Formats: sequence, structure tokens, C-alpha cells
Amino acid sequence: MQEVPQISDAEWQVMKVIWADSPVKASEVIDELANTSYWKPKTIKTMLRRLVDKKVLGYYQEGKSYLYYPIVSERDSIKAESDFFLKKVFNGSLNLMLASFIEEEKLSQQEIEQLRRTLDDKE
Amino acid sequence: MQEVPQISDAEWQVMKVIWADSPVKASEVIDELANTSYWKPKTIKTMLRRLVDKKVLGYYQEGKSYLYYPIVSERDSIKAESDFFLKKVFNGSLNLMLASFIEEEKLSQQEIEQLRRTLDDKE
DNA sequence: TACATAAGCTTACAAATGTAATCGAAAGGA
DNA sequence: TCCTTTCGATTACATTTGTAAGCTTATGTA
Repeated sequence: MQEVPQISDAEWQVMKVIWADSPVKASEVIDELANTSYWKPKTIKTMLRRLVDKKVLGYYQEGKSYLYYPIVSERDSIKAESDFFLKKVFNGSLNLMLASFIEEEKLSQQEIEQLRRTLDDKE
Repeated sequence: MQEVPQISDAEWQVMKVIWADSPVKASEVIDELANTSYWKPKTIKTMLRRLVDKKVLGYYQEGKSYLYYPIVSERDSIKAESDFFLKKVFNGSLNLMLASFIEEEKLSQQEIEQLRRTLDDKE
């Protein structure tokens, strides 16, 4: 796993679109995010540029516009972000975290079953 | 649960000390953090002041110095931070998150058992 | 009593972030 | 061919964050 640069909260939203479907044009990212945000197109362009600067995204020209693709994988990013969160909030203890989540979040019976199955699979 | 203000990454470290033992004097926080960080005393003072500004901390005078105490509870902060993280990285899906953690982090057999018991209790 | 300390208060300052707007070039339509 | 639309590139600007330093005042110490 390569080093994962800092990806800000807003940038995460952009990355989710690109991880889900790449390569994509800026205009496609903009259209996609129109559903879930109030960002102006220019704002999204700025985030794309910063993500390129950080080398989280790569791009290549296609016609008059660019196609963006992830350089950093979703999985690595999730891992890095999760580790960071775990350390910051739970001093790195996964069990503390899981216990807290299971306590606080209202898990439905179904979710509990689902989780149990995940655990079964893990063994 | 009251609204929890943004608590930055560095501020979290300060809050952990105060949640663990309050009320505390600034000097005590400084001594405590000397073990786990390289922050200068002035840096920690700045964070204390900002946390007071944000109304995450309260204080009262004692002699020539202040005693700080949490206004926002650790539990509420953990909940807020966790929800934010969950939403940002896993679109709010606890199961997706758990699955990811269980996949990535190598949970020991023992930890899996522990988790199972937590789930049992939950029902 | 004069001075070094320690507290809090004020100020500093760059980088990251959120949120865009303006500028210039290219390309497609009237 | 001229104008409008669309791209990317450049510039903007306030806020938050990380990381302190300097200033002022009270106090303990020699």
C-alpha cells in the first residue's frame, strides 16, 4: 500500500464518485454530485485540481477535456482513514471501537444477523 | 445530546486528557501531554483557549490558574465523530464499516469471540 | 525589595480547506 | 466568420488548524 495523502472531507465526496466509475470527465463528476451536494461546478473543479496536485487522481486528455482516474485505491484510502480515526478516537483499539459502535448505533436484528454472518465467514 | 462542535485532531488529544481526569490545571495537561507529544506548553495553551472558545471546555479560577473541565461529554463526542466518519467513508453503513474492519484488521479468534458476545448481549 | 517565574492574554503566521470567480483559448453553432 | 459555450488555468479570500512567541501581571525567592 502506497502512502495515502490527506484527503479532506469534501474531497472524499469527489473521490467516491470517481472510485465508483472511472475514468470520468469533470462534467460527469459535476452531474453526479449535483444529486448529493450544492457545490458549484467551479468548486468541484477546484477539488479535482487539488486531488491531482496531491497525486490522488491522475488524468489524461480526451478531446478538449480530461478524464480523471484514481491513483490511490479506495481500499487503501479507507484503510488509512479508518486507522487514523481509530487512533484518534479509540487510541487504536478496534475492540473499543466496535463495542462503542454496537452500543451506540441502533443495530436492527437483521443487522446483527448480518454481522454475525460476517464473523462466521471470517473464521 | 447537545450539539458537538468540531474538535480538531490535535484538540482531541487534549480532550482525551481532560476527559480522563478533570478538572485539571493547564500545567497538568501540559505535563500529561509531554509523554505523548512534542507540543510546546504554549501550543497546548492555545488549544485549551480554542476549546473554551468553542464551548467544549469550561473553566473556573483556582488561585492564580484555571481549572478546566469538559462541557461536552466524551461519549457525545465519540458518537458525533463516529457518525461523521461513518457517513464520510462508508455512506453511513455500519455494516459496511464493520465488514471492512473485520476484513482489513486481522481480528484474532479471541477478538471475534469477544465481539460475538457483545452482539449476544445486544439482543 | 528587586528580580526571575509562571499564568493568562494577545498576536503571529503558514498551510489546508471550503467555496468560488475571472481569464483565456478552443470549439461548435448561427 | 463571429459569437456563445465549455474547458482548463489562474486567482481569490475567509476560516480553521497547527504551532508558537511576545506582553503583562502577580507572586515566590534571594
